[in-house]
Amino acid sequence: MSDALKLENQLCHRFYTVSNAFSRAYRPLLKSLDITYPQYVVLMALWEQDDIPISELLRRTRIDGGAMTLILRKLQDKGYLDLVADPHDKRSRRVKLTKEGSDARVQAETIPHQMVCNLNSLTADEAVQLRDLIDKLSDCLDKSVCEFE
Amino acid sequence: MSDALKLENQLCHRFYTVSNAFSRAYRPLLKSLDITYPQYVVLMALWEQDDIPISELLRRTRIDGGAMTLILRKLQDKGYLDLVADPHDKRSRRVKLTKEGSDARVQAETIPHQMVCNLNSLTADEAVQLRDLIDKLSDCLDKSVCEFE
DNA sequence: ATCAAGTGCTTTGCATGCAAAATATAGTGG
DNA sequence: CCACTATATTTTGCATGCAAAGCACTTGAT
Repeated sequence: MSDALKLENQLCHRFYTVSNAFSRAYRPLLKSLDITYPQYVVLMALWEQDDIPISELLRRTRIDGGAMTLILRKLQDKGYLDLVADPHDKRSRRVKLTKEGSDARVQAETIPHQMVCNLNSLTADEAVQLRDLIDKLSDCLDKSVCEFE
Repeated sequence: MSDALKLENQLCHRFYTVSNAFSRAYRPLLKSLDITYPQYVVLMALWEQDDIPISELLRRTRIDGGAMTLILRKLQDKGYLDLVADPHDKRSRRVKLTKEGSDARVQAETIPHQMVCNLNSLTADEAVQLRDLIDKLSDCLDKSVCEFE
């Protein structure tokens, strides 16, 4: 049979497994904030720039629109943000962090270090080996630990 | 604020967006087979090796166990496979492709070429640039086209 | 042979991801 | 000012992903 159809040769399956592994690995780190990974992504976007319309949040996070409605509702229920009407456009709503939402950033500052997988942690040499690291990531993430840095 | 919390610097967010983009990109390619990407992954695993226990399929595909139950039920309903009791272990069931399931492979052979993102298509030089390609992937997948090969 | 721990699989409850339809509001040309 | 189109967001229906609980069957130790 053609090798192209083998799972081992498919980049997409690597992304599938690694992405899921990341999500699982983040769970324990986010437990104290009581949020999921997509909710964490929303908060990170807001910590970079607050008081933006939902459309802007969608563009930057690449989260699904339908899912965003639910995610924002939950983050609002948890007290991390507020949704306020835009006076200039009644269709739109702006997303604003609450004090609790802003303060959560301090606690979140430790998360990237724990995950140790942000791009800055890669040297040029390591970037060269990223294809191999993707495979290694699959393993190290399963252990919630990431070897390379 | 710390750069570590910026979305742009997070490898995990890249995997999140690219993995989702892959899934969307596969949808039109899998439409004629009437299957989803995870269902396609199961079929690929079976085309490599047929007549295996569900546990083996879980190990190779890395699909969630709970989800696998539903996926196999749907693939069975579509006529692609059968689930047969293992005579040696009554807890276990073996997964067997039907003729229709085996024949579907012929049609599927064209899919990797259309996606053009399997690992064999990467030269050594391109592998060196994979980190950048991950970013490009995000774009090219949105267009259902992948530039590097 | 028997009880306890382990395995293989399914079920349950919750949180997205996705496409498509529905809503409400803006903007535009006439 | 009106019809038409575009935009912002929500809703709907379906398919996972995940953790944890539940079941049936096995295996290992006594």
